[in-house]
Amino acid sequence: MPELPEVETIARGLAKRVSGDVIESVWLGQKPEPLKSSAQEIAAVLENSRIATVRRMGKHIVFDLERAGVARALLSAKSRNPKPSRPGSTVRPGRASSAPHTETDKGVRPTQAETTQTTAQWIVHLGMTGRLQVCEPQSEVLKHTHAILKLASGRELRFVDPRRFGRLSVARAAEFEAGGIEPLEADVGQFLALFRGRKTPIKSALLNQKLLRGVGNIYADESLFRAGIRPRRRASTITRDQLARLLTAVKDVLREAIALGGSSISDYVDADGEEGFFQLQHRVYGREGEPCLVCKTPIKRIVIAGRSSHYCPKCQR
DNA sequence: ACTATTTCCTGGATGC
DNA sequence: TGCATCCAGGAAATAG
Repeated sequence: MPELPEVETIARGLAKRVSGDVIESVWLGQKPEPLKSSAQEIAAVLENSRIATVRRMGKHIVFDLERAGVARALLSAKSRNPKPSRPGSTVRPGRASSAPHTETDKGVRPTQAETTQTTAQWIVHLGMTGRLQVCEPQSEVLKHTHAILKLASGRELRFVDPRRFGRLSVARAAEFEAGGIEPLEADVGQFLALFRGRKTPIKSALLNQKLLRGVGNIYADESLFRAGIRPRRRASTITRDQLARLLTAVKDVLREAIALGGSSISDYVDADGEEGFFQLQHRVYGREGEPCLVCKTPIKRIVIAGRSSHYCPKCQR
């Protein structure tokens, strides 16, 4: 299940392989697709776009796109159809300050698009079982393939997701916002502020992407173990010192996991089809009943907000 | 403004 | 062997 380290690994692998390539055409599956934007919108944005960069934001993979040459089609289509930024898109409208400069739908940067290179973004969330594969056109189309992008290099970029928790969307310009703060970039002050006045269990707070983005179930449990904090502890009752330890633990765990290519649980593999190795470093996750590596006390498993949570009852308070 | 719970979805594991 | 049931998980939607 891809969390920050896995998504980072995948994004780096993709960046290596497809940066600079041009998307020539797009096929999207029928069905109730796992699309957050409409299929037409996605296809329109992707086709004839050049992939400038691939990077990670939280658990999202973001493809930064540039218009490749000709593409006037989209521009004219856009002005013909003044969409009020569809509610289904992942774009968050920032602060809704009704400031003096009230922008009407009409006339906002009208001619700029003619002269400037239009940029857009393709945002992929892998959910639990989503995968992006780069392959030759003749390689077998796996079951549950929901999108196929034909690249100018002759290869294909495919999105496969059996469980369909993954999501695809597009954003105009570079406006995608992933939610909370990046754990690896956070300082202690920002981190403390996240939990101030929150009565929710610290485990739930760590998983809340609007606060901290990228941490999922595995890394939340591992971080809490390293910091010696029980997952059920109310966030607001945890001391500054303990939270500072927690931030350090979160960063350590994520960095170590990235260095090992992520955790391969079930069928996770990176862009090269390689498994990660961080699962071998798990100290509590998936170790219910096994002895704590520090004190030998059996690891407990409880359910918090519907998520299984693993901890050592002696080492974590 | 928060917090807790339910829902989505399918493959793999388990149990009879 | 085959069938039913349960479980995993992130995040959006819903309910409190």
